Amino acid sequence: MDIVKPARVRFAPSPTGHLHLGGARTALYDYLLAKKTGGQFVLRIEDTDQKRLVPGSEAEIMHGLRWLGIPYDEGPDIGGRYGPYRQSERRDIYAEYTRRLIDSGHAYYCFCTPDRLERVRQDQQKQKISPHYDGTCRRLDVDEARRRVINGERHVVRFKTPKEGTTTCYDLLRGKIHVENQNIDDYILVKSDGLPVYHLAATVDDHEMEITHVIRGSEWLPTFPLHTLITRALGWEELQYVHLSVFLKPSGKGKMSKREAADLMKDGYSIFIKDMELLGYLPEAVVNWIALMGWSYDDHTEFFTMPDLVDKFSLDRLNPSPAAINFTKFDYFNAVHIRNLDIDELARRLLPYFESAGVAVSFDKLRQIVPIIRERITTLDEAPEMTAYLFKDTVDPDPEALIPKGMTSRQASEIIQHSLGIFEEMDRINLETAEPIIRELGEKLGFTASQTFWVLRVAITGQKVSPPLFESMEILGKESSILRLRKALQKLDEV
RNA sequence: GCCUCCAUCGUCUAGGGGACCAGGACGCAGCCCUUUCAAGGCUAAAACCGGAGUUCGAAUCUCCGUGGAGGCACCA
Repeated sequence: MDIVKPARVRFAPSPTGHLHLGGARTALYDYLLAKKTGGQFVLRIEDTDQKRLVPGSEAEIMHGLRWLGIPYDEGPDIGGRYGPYRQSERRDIYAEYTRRLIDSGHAYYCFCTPDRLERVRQDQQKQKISPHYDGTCRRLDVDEARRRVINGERHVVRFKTPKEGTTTCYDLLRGKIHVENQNIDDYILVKSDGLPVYHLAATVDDHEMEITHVIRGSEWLPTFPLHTLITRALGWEELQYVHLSVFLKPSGKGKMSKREAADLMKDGYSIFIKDMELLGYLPEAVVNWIALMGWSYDDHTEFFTMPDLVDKFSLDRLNPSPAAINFTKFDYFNAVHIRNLDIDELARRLLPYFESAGVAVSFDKLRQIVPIIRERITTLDEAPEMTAYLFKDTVDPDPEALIPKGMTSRQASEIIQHSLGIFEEMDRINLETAEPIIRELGEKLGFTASQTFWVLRVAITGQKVSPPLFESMEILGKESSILRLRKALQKLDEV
């Protein structure tokens, strides 16, 4: 047994939109690593850009994580020893480290206006050189700069990136990443509103919160060297970093656009966690599915529950290449997890879907229904529609549909008539009591089982395709079943 | 344009020099089971991006090319 140190891992979303598949996967891996090692999973809200805040987003993220079964040990709403857990509430902390960076010559004040910066950028693009800060304020005298700041001049703080040499940082699944310092810009660390940007805030918080492992999206790879440089400038030990690859749209061609994400709903899919429940997906299935997009356990195990994942997860089985989202496989996992639920549990999960479909059903009746639909639904929301025939007073089959191919209405009537006679004599209709007798009846009348059951199925359910016949009759009860058969008989007479 | 990352069936992936005429899963096709539809079982088709090199031997290591992705904001 390896002795591993408990990991402190954080999920640090910005509350600027919906929690989506990519974020959920990151959070899942964070959580798994923390639980696997007996450490803590921390939720930190990165809300330093006040302009982009979306009301309700933070709550959605927290709710989404709980729905998925990824609870956090520390976070804005539950507190913890390392709070506050909202970056907007940590200004003083960043101010202190910004001061240190300036004092030690690792950062400088910059008074360039956004206007001028924009012109510089355009110029550089015209000259076909990569856009970067031209270094005007880098050369400013420190005391002079301080005076201007004290005088209230609008300013930002920039990192003073070394002009020469190479920075090497280490990613757990990609190994060493070398970047020449001349390619690292003098990034802005603190905006003119006094709030830090991600690079500073995240680096400071990860240290302050004693985070041990940073698992984040690969969009941070380009600025990874900067974070390393900041960490070193502050004299801190570097953490373990893992940059996960992005999710690509199903075609594999690029990230999903806002528009494409919205369009997915038409097909009953979504990349947003908030939609999953409505669409009939189980949190277990979401978790199982996203866990396997970028991570694997061995060459054959695919079904995982959360405890399985906690038990089996390890960073060294992560895959660095981008993964296309495969919703078909999602459906498969959902169906598998539905079948894995026991009857009571599935009935419980199904109840809200019947309610919102306007179908009044008792828990006990649902427990009766579950066995005949469990293998037949891929999403929970399919259940009310699939079983609608069980909740009507009568069904209204198309008379033509009652007659199997190659048979006459007279023959169909014959089947129903004789069956009626049998059912009327029975106390209880179910698979055991009715199936053998009806099968025998069909044979005696000279029909195949397929023909016999066809007629009865359409008469009872009103559909050519339905959940099992005799189980349906059992749920309907003798009276209702007989009623439906009589009605079918009438219909056949009218043909 | 510049920087970085990535590269095995359509998709998710196993593979970390010989165990690979490359394994699993989804999907697709066929068959079996079967009262319909599912579920289940079996079978099939389907991939190592290209080129050099290292090596007795490369899907696995190195380099180049190509392709794909991400980034180049007072956003995260």
